[in-house]
Amino acid sequence: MSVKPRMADVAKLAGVSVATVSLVLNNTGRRISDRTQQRVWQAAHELGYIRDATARTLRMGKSHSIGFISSEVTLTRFASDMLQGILEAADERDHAVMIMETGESDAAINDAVRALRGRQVDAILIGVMASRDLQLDPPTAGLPCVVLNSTAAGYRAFLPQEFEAGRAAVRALTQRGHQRIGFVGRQRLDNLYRGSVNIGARMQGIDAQLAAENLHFAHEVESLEWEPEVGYEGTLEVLHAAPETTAVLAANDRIAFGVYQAAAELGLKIPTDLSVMSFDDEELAALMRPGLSTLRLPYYEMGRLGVAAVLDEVPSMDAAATSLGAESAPQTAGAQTTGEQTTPATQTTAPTQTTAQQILQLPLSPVWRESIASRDSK
Amino acid sequence: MSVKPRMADVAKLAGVSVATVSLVLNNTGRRISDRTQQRVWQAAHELGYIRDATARTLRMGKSHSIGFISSEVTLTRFASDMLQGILEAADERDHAVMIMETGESDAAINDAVRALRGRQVDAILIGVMASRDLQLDPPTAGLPCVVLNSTAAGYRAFLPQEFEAGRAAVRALTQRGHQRIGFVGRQRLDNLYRGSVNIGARMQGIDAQLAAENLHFAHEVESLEWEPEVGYEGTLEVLHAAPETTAVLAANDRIAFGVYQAAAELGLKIPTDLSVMSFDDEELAALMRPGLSTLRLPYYEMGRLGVAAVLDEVPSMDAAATSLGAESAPQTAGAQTTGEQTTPATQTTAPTQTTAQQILQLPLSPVWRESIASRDSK
DNA sequence: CTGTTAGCGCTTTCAA
DNA sequence: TTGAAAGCGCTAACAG
Repeated sequence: MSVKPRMADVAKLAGVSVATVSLVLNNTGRRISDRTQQRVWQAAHELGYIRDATARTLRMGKSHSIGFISSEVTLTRFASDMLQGILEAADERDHAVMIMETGESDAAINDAVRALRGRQVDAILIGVMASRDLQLDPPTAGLPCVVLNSTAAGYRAFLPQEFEAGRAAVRALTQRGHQRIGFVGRQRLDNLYRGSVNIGARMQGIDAQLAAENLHFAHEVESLEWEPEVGYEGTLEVLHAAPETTAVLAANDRIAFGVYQAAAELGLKIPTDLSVMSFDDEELAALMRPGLSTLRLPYYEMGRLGVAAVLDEVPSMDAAATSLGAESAPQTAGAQTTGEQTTPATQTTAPTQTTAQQILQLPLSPVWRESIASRDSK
Repeated sequence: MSVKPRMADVAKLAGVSVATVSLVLNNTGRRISDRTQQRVWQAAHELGYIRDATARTLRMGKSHSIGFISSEVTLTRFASDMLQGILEAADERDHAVMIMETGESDAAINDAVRALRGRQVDAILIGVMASRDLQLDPPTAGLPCVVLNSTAAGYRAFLPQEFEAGRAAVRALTQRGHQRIGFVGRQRLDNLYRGSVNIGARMQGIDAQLAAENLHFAHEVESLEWEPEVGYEGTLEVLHAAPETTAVLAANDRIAFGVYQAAAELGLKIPTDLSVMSFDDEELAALMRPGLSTLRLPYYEMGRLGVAAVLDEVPSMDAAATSLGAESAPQTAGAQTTGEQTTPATQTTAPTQTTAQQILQLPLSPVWRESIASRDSK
């Protein structure tokens, strides 16, 4: 057979009707004699029959596929974890995923949604690298849709719990006795890199914990760009301005990488001479010498949970996620200092459902490597 | 309108037949009066009509979508370049891409192909991270299919031109006067990591160039795993065994990263005390201090060209690619030493179409950073 | 220039 | 337990 076999071909070969073939191949509740079933399967197998999902979709109104709109996430190596989570979770539910890359334009996202609607996906995930509040057309009724790593009015959203992570990072240092801490990568809330809501929350968490402990950074270096260069120069600056500094908090791993480079050049041993704590857990963090302690962003989890959310249609989230109103994090700021020791970022804030919009926050997981040494608190 | 509008709805609103709507919306050659066209577009717009691609596909037998089967490429950060190339090229041709991750099992790839066939993709790209010779079911007639970064009997394939890259890497060092070169990351051809055809070719290229220049490595360190740890330990070993070594060739960037770490610890300045050349151009390479000179793998290009190959159905490849029989690289080994200075890996070997199977090799691009200093050849 | 109509391959009542 | 037939939304002859 050189041409693609259809169900009719299977039916003919098995000596039954197409209806029967359909019934058998779908294991429908309807009872079909075992003998017939055998014949049908046999025939299908013999012909190498593959059911046309397109026709099935047309008829059933469900495609068993979901759309993933990536706003620069495929471009960003360490966020490919999100894609991985999506692919895995979708596969477990027998759904295919159609992927579309849009760049950072909100208009392009709207276009992609339309394109995907036309292709009859059953649900849509919108993953965005540069976290922000998206301006999107209102969601289509009947098409489950969630935003990952950003928010959008009218859309359900998953975000990393950056505020808690900020607190945890500071705690990681202070709990080990560090009092003179430098900070590299400060961003002002009124001038965030690409207006990142995540970075804003991270900064607020850091400040909240500092305030809770009645501390100030020994010196801090402001920067919008978060690259190794900044970490390198920043460390030199910190150590110059506050020589008694025992630890540096890096705003992300790439900065921390620069911190290491500066330390090496100054002949400072990490962690004994200088301890380092960071955010993200890029692949890089594990490669450094010594390994970098950092807080892992839940990209993989956002991917997995996003799929679960749109396909299982759970109205509220399970264990891993804790739902919070968009504005509530800063408000709960000074409230709690119940820092348990080993897994700072894993603790969950009590659900404070204030906003109509449903925003679900996932914790960053602490990854302890060897970049932090304990100090006697003076 | 809460329900999804169909073409019939548009037709009714515009006061014409569905055939007319179809004709208009597809800009078919058939002339339709401007007035009617206006009305149709107007109606479609008013209803927010989106054509059902599923029905269209069923009718036309073309889905305008392609499948991408990823054997661990989405898992590998720096190979996401491949996905990027695919997405871009597909988008330019108005094709959607359906992605499926399989892990490293060939059987899973076969399954994915079947799944994708069922979903009526017009073509399939199989991208594999761990380059090898895949054991796949023969390709389906009428379904263009190419393998990226590996080979498979009966399939067209794109591979990085590792043999030439190996030669270029050695040349990068020798042309700058280095004679005492250490090599970290040697693999034996009879025991390649995951049987990688790419790594094998890389090794052969390195040896070929060495032979052509009548050189031997001052010392070489064997290792199947290519991680920073190996680079670190390996460098210590090289410098111990051959203290007069002026340069290290790293089998990949991760090893080179370890080389840097060892150099830092030994107080050796790169590149003046020790020069380093490497392969891959992972993101890491640009972050190091000083930047690492390396050869960029053409993942992005493989993605783009793969799409072009399956959608444009070009029988032989354009400019960027040069076609070679599978086994021919090693044979042309000693032949040419015409190393032009600035872009060693860009040169192309003359097409030597020997095998029935069409294999297209793409050059690695040299990325010159500051990790290499010139030496007076003694 | 525009409308009628016959399917694309499948699922699913409804009858037998 | 099985088959006949309608129809999912669209395109493309073929008429008019």
